[in-house]
Amino acid sequence: MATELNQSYDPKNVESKWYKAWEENGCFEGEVREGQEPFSIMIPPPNVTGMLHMGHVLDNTLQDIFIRRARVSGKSALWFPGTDHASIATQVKVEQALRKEGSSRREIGREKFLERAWEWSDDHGGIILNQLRTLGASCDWRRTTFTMDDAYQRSVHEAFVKLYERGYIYRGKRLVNWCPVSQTALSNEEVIMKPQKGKLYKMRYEVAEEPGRFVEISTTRPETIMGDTGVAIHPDDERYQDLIGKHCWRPFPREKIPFVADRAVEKDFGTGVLKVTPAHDQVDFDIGKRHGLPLIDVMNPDGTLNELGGEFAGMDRFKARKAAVAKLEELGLLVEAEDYDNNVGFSERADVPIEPRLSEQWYLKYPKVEEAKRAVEKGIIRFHPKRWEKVYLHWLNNIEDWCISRQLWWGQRIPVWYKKGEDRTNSENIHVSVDGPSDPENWEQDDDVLDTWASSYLWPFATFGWPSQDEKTLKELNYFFPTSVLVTGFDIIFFWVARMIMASLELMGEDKKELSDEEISKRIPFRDIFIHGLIRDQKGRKMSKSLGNSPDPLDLIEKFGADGLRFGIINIAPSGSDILFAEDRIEIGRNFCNKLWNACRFRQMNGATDGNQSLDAVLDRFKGAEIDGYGNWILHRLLETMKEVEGQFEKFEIHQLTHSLHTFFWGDFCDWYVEAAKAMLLSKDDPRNGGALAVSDLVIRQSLLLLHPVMPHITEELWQAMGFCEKGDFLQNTVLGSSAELREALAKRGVTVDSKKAQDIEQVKEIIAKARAVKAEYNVASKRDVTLFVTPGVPESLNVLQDNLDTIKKLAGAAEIEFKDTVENLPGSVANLGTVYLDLSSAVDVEAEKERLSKELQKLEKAIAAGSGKLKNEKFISKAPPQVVEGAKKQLAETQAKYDETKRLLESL
RNA sequence: GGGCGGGUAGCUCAGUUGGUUAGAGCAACUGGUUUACACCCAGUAGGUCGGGGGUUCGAAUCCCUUCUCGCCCA
Repeated sequence: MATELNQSYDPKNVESKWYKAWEENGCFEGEVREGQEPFSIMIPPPNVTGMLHMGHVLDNTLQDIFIRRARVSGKSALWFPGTDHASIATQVKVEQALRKEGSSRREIGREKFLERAWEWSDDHGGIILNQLRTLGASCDWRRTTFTMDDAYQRSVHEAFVKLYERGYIYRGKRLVNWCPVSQTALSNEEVIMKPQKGKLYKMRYEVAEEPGRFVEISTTRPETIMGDTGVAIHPDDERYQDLIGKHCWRPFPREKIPFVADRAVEKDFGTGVLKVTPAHDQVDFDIGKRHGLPLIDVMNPDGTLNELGGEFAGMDRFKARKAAVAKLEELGLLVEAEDYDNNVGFSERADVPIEPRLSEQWYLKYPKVEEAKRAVEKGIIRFHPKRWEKVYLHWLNNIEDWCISRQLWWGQRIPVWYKKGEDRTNSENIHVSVDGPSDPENWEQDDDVLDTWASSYLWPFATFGWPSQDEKTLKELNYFFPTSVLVTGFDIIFFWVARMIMASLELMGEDKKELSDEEISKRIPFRDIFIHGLIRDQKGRKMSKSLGNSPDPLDLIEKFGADGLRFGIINIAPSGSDILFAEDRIEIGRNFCNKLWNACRFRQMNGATDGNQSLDAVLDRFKGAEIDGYGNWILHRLLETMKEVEGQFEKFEIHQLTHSLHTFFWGDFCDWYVEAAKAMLLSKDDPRNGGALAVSDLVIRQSLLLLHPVMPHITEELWQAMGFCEKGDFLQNTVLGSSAELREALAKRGVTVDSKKAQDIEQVKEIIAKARAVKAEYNVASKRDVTLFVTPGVPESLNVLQDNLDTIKKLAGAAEIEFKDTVENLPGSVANLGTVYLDLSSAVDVEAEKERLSKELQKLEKAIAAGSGKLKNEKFISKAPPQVVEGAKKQLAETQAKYDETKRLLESL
């Protein structure tokens, strides 16, 4: 019989064909549709110049699953796409390009530099968005937003001005995390602590008041000696009590510096004496402040020593360290240098040790911290898995002000102007506004830009055009906001998630000091947060370009198809922990696509697929049709599976989704139902033929709807090929409906899905499996000419066996099945419905058979011991719920019967 | 140092409120091509659920303790 489908599935053309059709027909366009429930997701904007990696594949497949599931649930779905400008990362790349040309940003100036940055982002921007298209991401591309778009920048500036006016943003002079490579301040979150193998130097400083007496001081940073302005000891440290109030000689430049007593000193660390360099260390800074020690900054912004570094001026800080050690040695002041492991803060982007540096920066005192905690504590916002809320709350409980200014050019420039030539600390000389002062010639704008996260934290609402009051913005915010779910990795809970929540609570509504729970629930940016793990290689290492352990997703798509990759990656993604990636684990996705394809192909071979155009059309074919036991069973399994999937979406247990669908479609439908139905499908005259076709079509139809969110392309192709919709229509326009609704709809057509009868089929499956196993033991698999003998178990089992005789024959591979009262001297296997024997007139390997049965007997003995032990226990009988006791009794009886039968079998040999 | 999460078959992981003889995929092994699919089918083997203690009629599941690995924060 002719089919329209090829022998195996080839994703290439299918995927691009449907993606194009979807886009052209506006399938992804999210609109306000009155009467329809809204569903919205904001994409975590990838870096505009970034390339798709495995993390994106996971993150965006998940989002697409939620969005497409919403569509087949009849909701108005909007997936809002975009990119962020990745201030530091992009600027670093542009500067590299300039360096290659022998130029630099300082040389060409701000304006020219920004032109170059725009060129760069235009050239590279959008690559990743096109890659997302290849993956099948159904974003509303019309709405693509870039954080550097004029409108978005305006939103960022508005937010800055509002927060400034409300007193949350201020300028402060303190030690910041300075990146000498990017030459900018960083927030605490951008500093990564790394264990480093270094040296702890022990050196001697002479006590000024007592020439010839030395104290030993431990330090890891001798290159900052020139910035020492004191030496600290713990006030309770008995060893050094007499030194308090005295001085010692700093070796170079030689100068007297005081001993101070401070509780910040760790007595047990090193010698218990700490050199204090207030301009280059946070702890020292605090000590210096408490004791009025002067600040001596010995470094340049690029990490070289400045003129205060004396003879080390111009040297890089690490060279200077070596030089300082050499100098100490020369002076005879170095006692020893021991190996030492310590934690050093590294710049997240440039991957060099950060330098604590005194500078003046803009800070944000986070707004609505209490409300942000309450939102999660009270379940107004829910983390999935729930445990991530602890991480979130812990961070909020230890929150510190956020340094939001960056000494970069690529980004939103801080909307602050200073009166030329005037004192900047005087607030009268500062102007903060979106549009700038009316007499710009008298002012100069702040040079710095904002941290990228200080713009992307407005993403959930700035994308809609906030704070614009135009009708479209208001209408859409009213409909789609708060968004439904945020999908992201746990690594940016601090960077992004928490900050978005606080920004939304502060800005999505009028200025208010405190918010009620009800107000919180209206202002939150999203209701659910779905946290997934990071993708690692098989050894558990992070994927990175330098390690070369990160496959290109586009290669994988080439190999397995986008649908295959999607299914595969979801299938191996556990709930919120890391994912060890290996390419062969993706194969399951490709294989499953092929299975799906062939099941449909097989269905086409069995007859025309007209009569499939709607659910009603398919269901109407059930009226008066004969549905056999297997039909009832697979419908039961379909309803169960639909229910499982409903629960998985409700509870965000997406890691179980592919498993449920795979088990049902492959393990139940293809392996059992289709095989059993082959006999009914073979003959048009079989009275069960129409019923079997109807069951097949219904199962395939619902499966495609269930699978569509995970594998959109192949399901669309098959949906059309199987005639489940009119030409020109799309799968996503069909509402899947619930398990309960389908049960109801079937009942209306006279088909009552009976779970008791489905149990009979489970028993039939068991005896078939036993028969197959016995055959396999005797290497006679798949030959259909064997004869099986069956001694039925309980009387009623004969009915079940007889009702399913031809499927048992077919699936067990038997030409003949004879029912007998007793069978002697043949290999057999005990099932609940009866004992099945293989008719082997000769060549029974008695010893092998005895061994196999003895093993089986041991298993059963164990089960009986457990079961009867339980039932003999008075307390179990009295305390366990009656249905559990009943179940145990029934179970024991069954096991006992199997045991007796197996024993008899063994003895008969 | 504080916090979080793992430790279940050779590997990667499920196991929902405690309740049948603890499951799946991959890998291994045996045997197969019958109306779809070798990206396939059938079967086999493999686990004292990290260790110890406790609660309970009953624990992979709850509690305590301990070992171990990973991550986050300081």
